Parts: sequence; C-alpha cells; structure tokens
Amino acid sequence: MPKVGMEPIRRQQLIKATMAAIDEVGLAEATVMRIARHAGVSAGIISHYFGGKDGLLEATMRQILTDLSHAVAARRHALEDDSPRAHIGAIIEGNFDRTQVTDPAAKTWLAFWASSMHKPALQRLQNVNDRRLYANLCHQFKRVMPRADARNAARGLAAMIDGLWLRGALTPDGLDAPEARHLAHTYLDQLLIHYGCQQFASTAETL
Amino acid sequence: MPKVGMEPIRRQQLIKATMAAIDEVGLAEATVMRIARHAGVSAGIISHYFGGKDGLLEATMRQILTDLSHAVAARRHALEDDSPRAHIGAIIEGNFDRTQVTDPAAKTWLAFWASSMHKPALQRLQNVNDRRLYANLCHQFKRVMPRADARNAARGLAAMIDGLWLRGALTPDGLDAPEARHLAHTYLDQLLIHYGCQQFASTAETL
DNA sequence: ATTTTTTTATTGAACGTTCAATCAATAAAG
DNA sequence: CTTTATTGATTGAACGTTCAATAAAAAAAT
Repeated sequence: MPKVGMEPIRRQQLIKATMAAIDEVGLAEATVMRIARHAGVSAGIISHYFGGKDGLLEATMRQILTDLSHAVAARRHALEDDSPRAHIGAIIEGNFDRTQVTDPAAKTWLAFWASSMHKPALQRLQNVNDRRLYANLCHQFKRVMPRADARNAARGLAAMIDGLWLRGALTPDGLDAPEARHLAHTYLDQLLIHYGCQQFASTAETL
Repeated sequence: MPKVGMEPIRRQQLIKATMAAIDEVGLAEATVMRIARHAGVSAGIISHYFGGKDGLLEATMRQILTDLSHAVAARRHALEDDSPRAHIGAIIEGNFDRTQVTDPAAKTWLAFWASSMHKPALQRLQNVNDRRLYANLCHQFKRVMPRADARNAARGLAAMIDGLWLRGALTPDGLDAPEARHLAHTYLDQLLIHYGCQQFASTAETL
C-alpha cells in the first residue's frame, strides 16, 4: 500500500481510531495495539506519526477542540441577526453539534477532561477552550447588562452547558441533544428576561 | 504495631490515601505502591483489606457518595422550614459541602466519573447517586409546579450543580464554593419565580 | 517499455519497564 | 504459644517504544 502522502490520511485514521477505542474500553485500556487494530494498522506506526502515544492523545484532544470551535464559528457566521441572544444561541447550538454529542467524541472528551488535571499539555488546551467559551459569552451578555451581571450570566450558562453535556455523557443511552438544547435555551431566556431583550420563540424550533 | 481491630482504621487510612494520591498524580498513575506510601504502609496490605486495587477504588467512590448523601441529609434534617425552596436549597448546599469541594475529593470524583463509563461496579454507584439527586429535586419541584415543568427544572438544576462542580474541579485554583452556591441559588430563584413561591433572600447569606 | 534504483511506508518481534498480586517470613499482641 | 497484622521480595502479565527487515510505489536508467 505504501504510496506518498499517507501522513494526513493516517493521522486522521488514528485519531478517529483513538476515539473509537476510548468509546469502547475507556482511556485507561485504550492501548496502542487496540487503537492500531481499530485503524487496521500496526502499533509501531503510532510512534512514527505522533512520536508516541502521548502525541496521539494530544492530537486527538486538539481535533475535538477544533471541531467544537468550527461548529460554533460556522453557526455564528451564518446569523442574519446580530443580537446578543442570537450569538449566544449559536454558541449553545454549536456546543451540542453533531460532532460533539456522538458517543465516541463525548466519552473521549470526558476522559480528557479528567486527564487534563494532571497532564500539562492537555491542561493548556483545556484552559484555552474554557476561556474562549467564557469570553465569548461574557462579551455578548455585556451588550445588554452591567458587567458584574454579565460575568455571572456567562459563568452560569457555561456551567449549564458543561453540566448538560457531562450528564449526557454518563447516561447509558447517550446525550439527548434536543432536550439539552431546550434546557440551555430556556435558561438563556431566563437570564435575558430582566433586561428587555426581544424574546424570540427560540426554543420552539428545538422540540 | 500489629494489634487487633486494625481493619476499620486501615480501611479509612487507605481510602484517604487513595484520594490524596489521585489528587497528586491522577487515577492513571495512582499505583498501589504510591497509595500505600501515602498511608505509610506496604503495598501488600491493600489486597489484604480490599481484595485488590479495584476493591479499594470502589470503596473510595462509595465513601465519597455516602459523604455527599450525609451532607445533604443533615442539612435537610436541620430545616425548620418545610417549603420546597428550603429543601432544594439544602440539597444545593449539601452538594457544595466542605467534604465535597476539597481538592482531593473533587479530583477523585471527576476521575471516577470518567472511569464509571466503563467499569460496571462504579457505574452502578454513579447511577444510584444520579437518580437520587434527580428524584429529590423532582419531588420538591412537583410541589409547586406541573409535573412536566418539574422534570425540566430538576434536570436543569442537576445539570447546573454538576456543571459548576465540574468547572470548579478543573480550575487551577480549585472550586470557588461561595460563588458556585450563589449561582445555583440564583438559578433556583429563577426557576421558582413564576410559581408564586415566597422569595427569600436566600442568596444574601452566601456572599 | 522494461528494468534498476531510490524513496517512502509499514511491519512485527524483541527489549526494558512497570504494575498488581501473591505468599512465605516476621513481628507484635493477646 | 497462638493469633492477628504486616512486610517486601518475587512472579507473571501487559505495556510503549524501538529498529532491522520488508514491501510497495515512484523515479531513473536502459
């Protein structure tokens, strides 16, 4: 099979296989052999393309984060309405995007979440992502409420999103995305209700 | 040192040492030797008292869950007010109890959360706990609102609690318990505000 | 067109390390 | 002297990494 230009293909293959393995048996038992078998290649190839297992894990987490980033950015870019509510709504929708709520992605994310507490490389990635979510939310909330209130609203909504997401990942049947989105949008409505924002029927379409 | 009646002492010692080790290096590198060193005993003793490493981990998670259970139960028992708001407030307070928000407990919990997705023994414990929180919240909400609304409120508040808790565990500086409690209580106020509940200054005392 | 050479991709067995579990030996307490 | 508690060296299995060998494709030469 060896032809030129395999690198991007193999990297993608192995990242996907990593998520599949973590979905199957968890991060603790996702050995290089198991990951390689999922990708249909040998174990040695992982060190060749990622320098080692740690490199593959870091690349996998980076992939998930850029997927999330793109899911949010695409929705915000497609808005015809520039209101804070619309932007925050898009952020919510992006966080419950297809690529995120799939079982392999969800379980992999949670595994990395726990792992990031003790691995500096993962911790940095995780912090960047956290700050971006908070900063984006905060910026939009500040357009309609005082700074102190905006900070609390951003913290609350960020916690709500992560909490819904976490509980979804732990549920045996997987995350119920429509319901999670509905709860998040309802919470957003409640946060904005005191500040005279125009109230869309933003939750009707999600159920 | 060997004298009779060591079992309960050693068990407690080793459970505490397990949390300390997980706090220090994470579950993946919390080896039996490291845990034993934390407790000041030899590695072999773990198999003697817990049948093996898995037994110790399960006992540790069980300990955390019973601590949480007691923290909530104690606060609900001490209520002089029987209102739904008071009960739910006590549940919130219990979830942000001292024993829960300590760094070792928080990191251990998150580690088990991730681990419980693939270890049936831990998954059962986690499910029981989840269901209890949801059922308790749901029961109280039903006293003041229709069943469908109560279910959503319970799901939302449970997600909020877990989300605040999760974000706190990942923050380098640890969880800011007073702020988390304030956000949770504010959310509770918003959930109840449409149902004519008497509105306490329930958040003033927490800041 | 065919053959030879070079480059690139991949394998899989071997190596060294690490870990959990075991158990015979030991030491203190009753 | 018996019982209970504890140790720590040992064992065997599992893991990630390495590297010489291999095979296919591409390039060069005939």
